[in-house]
Amino acid sequence: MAYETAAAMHGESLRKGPWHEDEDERLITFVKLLGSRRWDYVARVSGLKRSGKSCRLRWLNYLRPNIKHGQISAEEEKIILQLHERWGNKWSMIARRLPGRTDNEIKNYWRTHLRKKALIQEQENFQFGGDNGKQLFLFQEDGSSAQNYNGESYKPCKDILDTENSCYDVVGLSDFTLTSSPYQTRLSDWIPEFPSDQSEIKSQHCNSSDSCYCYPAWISEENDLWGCSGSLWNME
DNA sequence: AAGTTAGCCAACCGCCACCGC
DNA sequence: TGCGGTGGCGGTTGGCTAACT
Repeated sequence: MAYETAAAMHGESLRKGPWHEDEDERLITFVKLLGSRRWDYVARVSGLKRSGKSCRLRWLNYLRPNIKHGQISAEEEKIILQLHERWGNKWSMIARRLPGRTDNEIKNYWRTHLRKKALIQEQENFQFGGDNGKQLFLFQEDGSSAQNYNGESYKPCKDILDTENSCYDVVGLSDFTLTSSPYQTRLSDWIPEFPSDQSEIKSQHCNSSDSCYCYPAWISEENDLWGCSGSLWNME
């Protein structure tokens, strides 16, 4: 295996299994020192008897700054369902849309919580011959043009998945902004510039087909917050 | 109280793509 | 152009714990 590092080459077997606190500390120290790119080098230099691959995984899934541990919020769940419906098991792509969440976490959450839900949803869609499930999760709260969802009035927003570069609000950015979730899913928790005040949000480009692109006041529509080129949530 | 089952999640494995030589 | 090294990704596993019988 290419990941056999210095430890293995010197006849020492690589450590596997759960990481100890001192290993974590050491890894953090060396990643700060050497960066989070050359994992094989980090593994070798740090003296950790771990593969570079293992170090990378531990860093990305647990030690990286701004990692969000704790329960997936309802808002996040909606996004996961919607994105999975479109992209399938592209966990890393989905994770890029969820600040602080890792692909591993989302994958695990999907398997344990959402797979059944998605199946049921799929069956319902099939049963009723509609594609309602697709839009259910992506509504922008708005007094006009009411559409019922869980007893509340919503106006449909443009599907985020029309393109990779679609408006960020269509995955429920307003939910992020206004949520009272205890799990820090508000964008304002992650982006200092992002207004926590609802009034800062403005909605633009509502067209005849009921599609709305929504922007906060502080960002121009040219700034593609949800765009895939580059990662907004790059924690490095 | 003890044994069994189910749920959850961290970590491993294998494959693939990319890059430099 | 081929090859080896490395990083990234998705699938899978194994251990821990809570719930249930």
